[in-house]
Amino acid sequence: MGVVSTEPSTSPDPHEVLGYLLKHATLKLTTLTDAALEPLGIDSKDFGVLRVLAHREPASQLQVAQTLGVDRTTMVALLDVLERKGVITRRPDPADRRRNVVSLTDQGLRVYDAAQVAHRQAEDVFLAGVTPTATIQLRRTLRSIVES
Amino acid sequence: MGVVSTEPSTSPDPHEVLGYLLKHATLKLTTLTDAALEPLGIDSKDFGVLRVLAHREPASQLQVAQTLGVDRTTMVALLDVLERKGVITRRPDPADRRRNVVSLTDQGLRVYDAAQVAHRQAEDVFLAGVTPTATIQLRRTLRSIVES
DNA sequence: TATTGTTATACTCTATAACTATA
DNA sequence: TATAGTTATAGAGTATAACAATA
Repeated sequence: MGVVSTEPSTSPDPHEVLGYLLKHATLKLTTLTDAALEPLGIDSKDFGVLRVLAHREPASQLQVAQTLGVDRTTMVALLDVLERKGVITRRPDPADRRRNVVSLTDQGLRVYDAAQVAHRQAEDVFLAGVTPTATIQLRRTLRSIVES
Repeated sequence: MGVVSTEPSTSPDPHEVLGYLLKHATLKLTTLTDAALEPLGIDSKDFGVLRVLAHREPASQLQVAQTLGVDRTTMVALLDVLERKGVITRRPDPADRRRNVVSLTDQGLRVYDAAQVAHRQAEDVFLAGVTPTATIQLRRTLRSIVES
């Protein structure tokens, strides 16, 4: 069981591999976004919830969870925190009392507006070295990958 | 300088946000790659280690960890598994006996060659709906983001 | 004293299973 | 029976701190 002296005939630079690039790009954006949102008392995951609620009609917990691609049990703890902070409310759906209707409070809407600004700034920093054209292309490519 | 709108906010579709797209693209590629590598008895993280070892001269555990961006304590368990499987060896560096020199075995090189094929196929599936031009552009953009 | 590898530990994140209340 | 929310628990994954060997 000898040890080979490596002859990197066709080995790609580890930093060129898509998996590496995607992982570290995600990490970088999350770090930037969390830092930008921190003064508002929320993080990027909380912002995801707020975004869904601001974009949709008031939705059930399950609908929010499915939109974000997280488990419904994960959603519980996420909403617990946001409810305690006063940015969302939960009330039973009169039409189906098994469901909770989740809504933004007035304060939640203000937090969301401020968070949108902070988030956009974080994205701007993230994309500082990327041309507007390449940015549009990046979004388009990722969207076609995720949606396929 | 950002201005907070007091108007009803124009909320972007949650699925258009870069953070969402990057997270789910990463998840999709990892799932595809893990499935493709599974018959070889390794996963995408193991493949990352093999890739570093095949690309570089034999390296210390710390160097491998830093190249991959993981903690040195994480590297220990990763290498334990790969050593038990016979694809890498650890031996003390004669020049500095605090270090372990990590190398691919002959079997490890064969596993790596097969893994490269499997990995490329997984990437091909991942990029099935993306043109070659957009693929090159995607890599270029991500690289400039990660390296900045 | 500092560094490398190691171990033990804790902490985060998320998923699974079981429970409740409603349908 | 099935579904939405909840709770408890367990499993990855990773990071922090302390230790042994070596520099």
